[in-house]
Amino acid sequence: MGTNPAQRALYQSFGAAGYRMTKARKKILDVFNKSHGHMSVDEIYLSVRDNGDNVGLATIYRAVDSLAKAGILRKMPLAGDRVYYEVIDEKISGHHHHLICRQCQKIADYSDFVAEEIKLMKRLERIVAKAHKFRVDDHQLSFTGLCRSCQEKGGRSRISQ
Amino acid sequence: MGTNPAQRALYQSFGAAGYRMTKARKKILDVFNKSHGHMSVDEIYLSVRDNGDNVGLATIYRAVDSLAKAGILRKMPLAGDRVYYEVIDEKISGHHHHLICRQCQKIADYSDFVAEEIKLMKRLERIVAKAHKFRVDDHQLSFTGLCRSCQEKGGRSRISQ
DNA sequence: GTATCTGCAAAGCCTTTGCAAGGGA
DNA sequence: TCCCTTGCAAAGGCTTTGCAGATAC
Repeated sequence: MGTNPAQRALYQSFGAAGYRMTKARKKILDVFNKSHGHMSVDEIYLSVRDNGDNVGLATIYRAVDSLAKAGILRKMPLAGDRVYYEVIDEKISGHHHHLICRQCQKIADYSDFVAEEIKLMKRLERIVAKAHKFRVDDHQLSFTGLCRSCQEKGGRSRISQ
Repeated sequence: MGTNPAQRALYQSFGAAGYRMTKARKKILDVFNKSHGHMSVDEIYLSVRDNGDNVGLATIYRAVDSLAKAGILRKMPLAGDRVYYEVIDEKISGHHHHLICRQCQKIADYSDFVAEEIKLMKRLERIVAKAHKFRVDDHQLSFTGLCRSCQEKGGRSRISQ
């Protein structure tokens, strides 16, 4: 488990921000690299344990906070009922999208029409910025509905939930 | 404080869903009608108290849940660090948009380019539905950044937070 | 009249904090 | 070495639950 150049660069920039790349933080990043994208604190905790490592829950909370402040992770505000974190990917930074199933609460990422979305979002951002004098950094877009598997199980209407 | 026809229709549909339109629930809706749109449970609680009424906090939690299940309120995801609720307005249903300031955490609603957004969103929805077999009910879009007043106070970069 | 709803208080969870020991740079 | 970070446990804060009395329909 050596460090590759990309990791080393990451660690360095983290250090430059005044943080230390500790064992616990590396383990958290490992878990993200193997994951599907977004994870709750709890999921991170369990996943680290599954890898045979012992990291306190409080440490996870503090670590994701530091990683987020350093621009490595991003806190996804309230996708569903919990806080999730995800790695900020330079290539698609600012363009994260989720499909949230209202039945099973699962969150799927998608990225297959990023280019088109970017174009549309940029347009909306410009309008918003101008109309409201709001300096836009980022946007969050999510679609809620029924995932494939819940549709097959027979999805109910929204009202009767 | 009589009931107008629109309210009566609302109460009736609520009743049809198996719920009772109680004093507490009416008070909550009153508070929403006087508000700017989105409110946290806590804000609702304080606002009801300010009106001179006493409604327990637990009741508010249960009531907003019922109102949401009945399709009158909606739980806003993607809204900073708390849960907010807002009235589902038929006229702009499915098209709610917020500007969230990362400095002061204030949330502003906007609705001045709804038409354009709807068009773009419909397009994305169709693509998502097809590509992922996900049945889209709704979408949430929010922009994060710096509001006008925080920009004037001198906004900091995202990283140093 | 009856099933639903309310208020209060207790219980449950998730998250943060304090502190002494450990460990990056 | 210095001071940032960790683990544990305790504290904090928000949300849910249990229950007896109240109340929509």
